Amino acid sequence: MLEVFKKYINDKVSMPEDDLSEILSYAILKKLRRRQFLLQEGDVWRYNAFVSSGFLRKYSVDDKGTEHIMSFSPENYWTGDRESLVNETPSKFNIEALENAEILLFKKDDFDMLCKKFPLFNNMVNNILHRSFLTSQNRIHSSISLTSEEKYNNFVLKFPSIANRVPQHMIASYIGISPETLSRIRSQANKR
Amino acid sequence: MLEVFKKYINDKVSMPEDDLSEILSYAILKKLRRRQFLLQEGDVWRYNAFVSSGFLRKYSVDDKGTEHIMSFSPENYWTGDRESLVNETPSKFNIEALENAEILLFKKDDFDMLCKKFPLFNNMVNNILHRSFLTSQNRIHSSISLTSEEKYNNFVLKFPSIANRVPQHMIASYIGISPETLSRIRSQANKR
DNA sequence: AAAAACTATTGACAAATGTCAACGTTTTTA
DNA sequence: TAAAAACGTTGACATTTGTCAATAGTTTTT
Repeated sequence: MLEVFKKYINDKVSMPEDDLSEILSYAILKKLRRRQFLLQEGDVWRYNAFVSSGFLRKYSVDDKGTEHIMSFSPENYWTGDRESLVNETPSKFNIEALENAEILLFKKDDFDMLCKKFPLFNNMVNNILHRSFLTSQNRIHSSISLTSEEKYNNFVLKFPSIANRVPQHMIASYIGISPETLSRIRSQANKR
Repeated sequence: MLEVFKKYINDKVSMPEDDLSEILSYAILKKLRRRQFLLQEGDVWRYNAFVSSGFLRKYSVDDKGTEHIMSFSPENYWTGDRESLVNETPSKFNIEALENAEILLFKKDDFDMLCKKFPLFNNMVNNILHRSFLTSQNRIHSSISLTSEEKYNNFVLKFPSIANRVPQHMIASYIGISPETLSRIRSQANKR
């Protein structure tokens, strides 16, 4: 829904109503049902995508068929594959709805034009990117410095609402361990 | 040296000579000898730092005294701790010169002012940030989906000049494995 | 030139993690 | 509502990785 996006923007930056309306006029509404895909491996990603409701995940599948989850995207978050977007190369990732979702799509060219036309919007976008970068850095630091148990505890601590929303094996995939190992880590911790 | 920075900017964006000079006028030159620190854990990081010559690493030290390397920064790269910078919180990281280095420091407020005043400069900064984000995402994907051996091969493939410039145990630290394991991975691979 | 520090390797062993299979339960689908 | 799929757990076992210690070669410092 457009209202969700409107509220999202207004929370971040105070922008003239008309500008916001113009931005909204470029949004393409896409509805996804659970297990449908927003992006499939091999396709080129051409949008900026705002999740106005529902829940998505982005993941790759390796030679052995194992899935590796790069991100979860609940409502009020963005998703997509920026590498595919900027290089116009086939994506390594799948983006799939874990719950029925409503997405606002902005074509790359439209989005870039809007960023140029509305500096406030551009600033907001860059701020989001900046925060995403900080989040990435933290995830990297966890991955090279923490034990599996610490990675799990950290995840639950930082993303409690996501931890409650996805099956356990997806948390395992996100932090880079097998589902069995996570199960054992949890049962060990319970005994203490 | 200022010349290096000038060339760096001119390679990325065509900016009026005067603007560039003004930007340069805010640079603080800092020389570091091997093993000196640009930032020490616990201090708040207050700059944007451009490496005009030399070579730095950023790392944390855990409870057991093990170092975990977050990044390497050769000449023509930026370094610092953005999380500490934006939140004004004590840094978890140390930034240390691995080779004698010359750094250009821009105080946070100066740098932000320059970004506001010179849109081209601002764009350049945001582009760099964007690329850093893509790099981070790739590192995350490696860390959750590759074996240790693959992580090492990947590192050498992507950063050959860094791989040749640092001791092996630092590569191990960067990819999140012990130095002994890396040594064994390499000797195994040699047999094949 | 000698001493100290750093680096990479290797062995022995312990600990952590992955793999495969089986099972019962819960959730989803038809 | 019955069948199928998904989920989490557990056991047995193999594999990977970490830890500690010793060693030899190299580089740096004094």
